Amino acid sequence: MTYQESLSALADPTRRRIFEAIAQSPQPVGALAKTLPISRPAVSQHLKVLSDAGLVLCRVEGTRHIYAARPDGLAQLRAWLDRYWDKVMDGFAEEINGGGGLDD
Amino acid sequence: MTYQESLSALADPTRRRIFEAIAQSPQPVGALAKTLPISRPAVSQHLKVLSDAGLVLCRVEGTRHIYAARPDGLAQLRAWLDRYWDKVMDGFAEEINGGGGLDD
DNA sequence: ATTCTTGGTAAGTCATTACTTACCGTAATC
DNA sequence: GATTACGGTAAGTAATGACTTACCAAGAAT
Repeated sequence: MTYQESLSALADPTRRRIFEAIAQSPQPVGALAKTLPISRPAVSQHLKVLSDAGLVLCRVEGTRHIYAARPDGLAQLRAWLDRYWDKVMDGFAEEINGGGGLDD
Repeated sequence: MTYQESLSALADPTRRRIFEAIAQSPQPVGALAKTLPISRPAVSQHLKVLSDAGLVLCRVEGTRHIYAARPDGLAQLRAWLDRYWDKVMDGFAEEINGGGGLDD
């Protein structure tokens, strides 16, 4: 549920594909696996990672586990990146107008 | 130089620390290593990853290699995340007002 | 010119991780 | 109730990656 989990979860290309796929339309695990070059258990494991990161949630319909993207998760990652951006730009600005100095 | 490289580069906590540090003020490799719990070669290797991702650049002053953050790199990552966000939200919106169905 | 500082690269190790197959439980179907 | 569809978990493997020490090249300093 932290931005770090979201970050490393989405760092994997396969997980990005999965997340994108279920973001476009929620799907059960098997259907998802058919569209991917990996086995169903592999998809299950990726979904667990995405779920632990809070990027995804699951509703159970009978034996079908239908996964859907959870916008909050992505929102948190965006929020982190924005704060990070600000911090970095602050440092960068300091560097430009005098670095350690502040004198001018 | 792609967003994927930036993403996986910043997925590593140590690399985030390094990036943040040199964003606050550009530093030579050795000075950077002193503030971190890892060896200087390890720092060098992290810097190479950050550099390949376009997040960092280096100016040479004698034997000193002074690394600085490159805002463009982060900007590209932010831009990607924003587009990604839009895409995901599109899918999410579709899902809400009818999804695959459209019937109701 | 030699010595010292600085930092990149090579090679090897250990942990992590992305995948596989095999297995098990549970809900639907006949 | 037996069978089939669905999916999570266990266990093992192969690749990746973060680190180490050892080494080498190049500029500074004495």
